[in-house]
Amino acid sequence: MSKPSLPKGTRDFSPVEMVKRNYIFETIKKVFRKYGYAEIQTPSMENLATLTGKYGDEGDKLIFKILNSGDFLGKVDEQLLAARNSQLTTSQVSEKALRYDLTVPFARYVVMHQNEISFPFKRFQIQPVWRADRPQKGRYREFYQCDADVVGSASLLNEAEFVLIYREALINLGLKDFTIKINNRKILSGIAEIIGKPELIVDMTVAIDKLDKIGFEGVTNELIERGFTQADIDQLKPVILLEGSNAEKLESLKQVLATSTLGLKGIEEIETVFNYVSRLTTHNLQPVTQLELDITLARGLNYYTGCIFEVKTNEVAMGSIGGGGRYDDLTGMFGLKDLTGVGISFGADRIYDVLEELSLFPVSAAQGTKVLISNFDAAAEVYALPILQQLRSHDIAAELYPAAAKLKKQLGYADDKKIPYVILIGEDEMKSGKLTLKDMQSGAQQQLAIAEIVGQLAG
RNA sequence: GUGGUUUUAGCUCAGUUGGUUAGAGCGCCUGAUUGUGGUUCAGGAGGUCGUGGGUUCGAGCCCCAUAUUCCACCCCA
Repeated sequence: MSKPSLPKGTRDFSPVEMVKRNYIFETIKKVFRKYGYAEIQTPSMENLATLTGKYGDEGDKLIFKILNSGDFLGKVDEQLLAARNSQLTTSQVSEKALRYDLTVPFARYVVMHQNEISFPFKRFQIQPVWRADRPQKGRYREFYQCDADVVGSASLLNEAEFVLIYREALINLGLKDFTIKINNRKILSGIAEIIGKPELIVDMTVAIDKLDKIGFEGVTNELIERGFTQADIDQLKPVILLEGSNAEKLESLKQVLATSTLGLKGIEEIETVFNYVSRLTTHNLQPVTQLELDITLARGLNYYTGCIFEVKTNEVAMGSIGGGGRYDDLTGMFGLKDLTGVGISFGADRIYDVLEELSLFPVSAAQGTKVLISNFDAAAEVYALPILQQLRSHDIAAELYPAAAKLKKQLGYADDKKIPYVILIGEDEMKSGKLTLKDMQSGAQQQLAIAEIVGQLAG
């Protein structure tokens, strides 16, 4: 028997880690619910056809496919097999796949349940997703997303509320310095339109998205590689290097995009979101200073059509810890037209890594066992059983050491599990009916009747 | 998909030009203490050196393959 191991990019979660992970999930869920979002879940696997074609060519490659059951090779066309073309053969040997994100399954859900849903439909979903990526810092092959989306409402109030949701959840998690970046796909389209290369919008956004990493010169090189001329770049330069406050950026953009109705529409949308946000925070002591218009923000997904979000922490070097945006026609791929939606996602695993690095997890809110009953011998064990049940009936987390072991060992067990109290039951205690309650932190011991112990521990 | 990197005790890691029986710290077990943990002291257990081949009289160390870790690119949470 060889040593067991785990597939690449996957992890076990220990009891200690689960407490921390649940803390993150609960904090985010609480905010989602507060803003009117209700939880749903979808299966881990979807039909392969539901997922393919939704994430671009790169994304499709990263989908984990599930092999068909039974004699899946026997049914494949001979010629196809002989051609050894994996891409063409895939659809013959695999018809299911693990979900790649939560948004596409959600779109599928909306289409399938359209008759029972009342719109606008606000849902949140916290489940793992899988990507056949190469793992690296902050990147796993199985990780959790925390998504909130609303479909059936074009109002930019939704976008504004997502800004508040991001802000509230991250502040509640203890993060101090983070940036919520916002951009609008229509502005990007407008820019591409102005320089007369609307068909190159994807190449343009991919290139300028890297400004942070490779600088203006690097972006220039990449733009040229992707088919832009020096004249195009001269036109793009003031846009890419846009600086100043959000209001100043918007003013400059209005001039650049003066002749693009699409671009102006994007600017107007951003302004509306900003207005909503400021009105929603009027009575808040702290204004939203973390919201920043970033024209270089592109995001890879093909389906975004309006506002785009991305959240980064400035306290730790880490990829984005959240992202999202508006998609005007996501459900169109499944046959339900003209249903607009907007959503955001928290990357729980990255947030975990960030909180860990910054030591921001609260010192365990004592969720474990509160009291351990020692076990000296068979007689003491029998004596302890009704006491154990009495403690539990008062909602006190209690356990009886399951074997008559040395007290040293039992106290060591309580110490390891950070159980704050131990009840000692021996001959003396059974005779007097007064049990010994030991406070593990101070070491102090008291002789108390069971009712007194319950009173003390329940408080 | 591309390039680099890691793997030796439960954990973190040493291990010289290829040479006898592969080490340390922490943890674990036992005892000092037959009913008192987190401190101390004494003793003990624990290894197919990631896996499979190869070179060699001899491999933890060299070569090949493969898995895995971490990192960068692509892309992305």
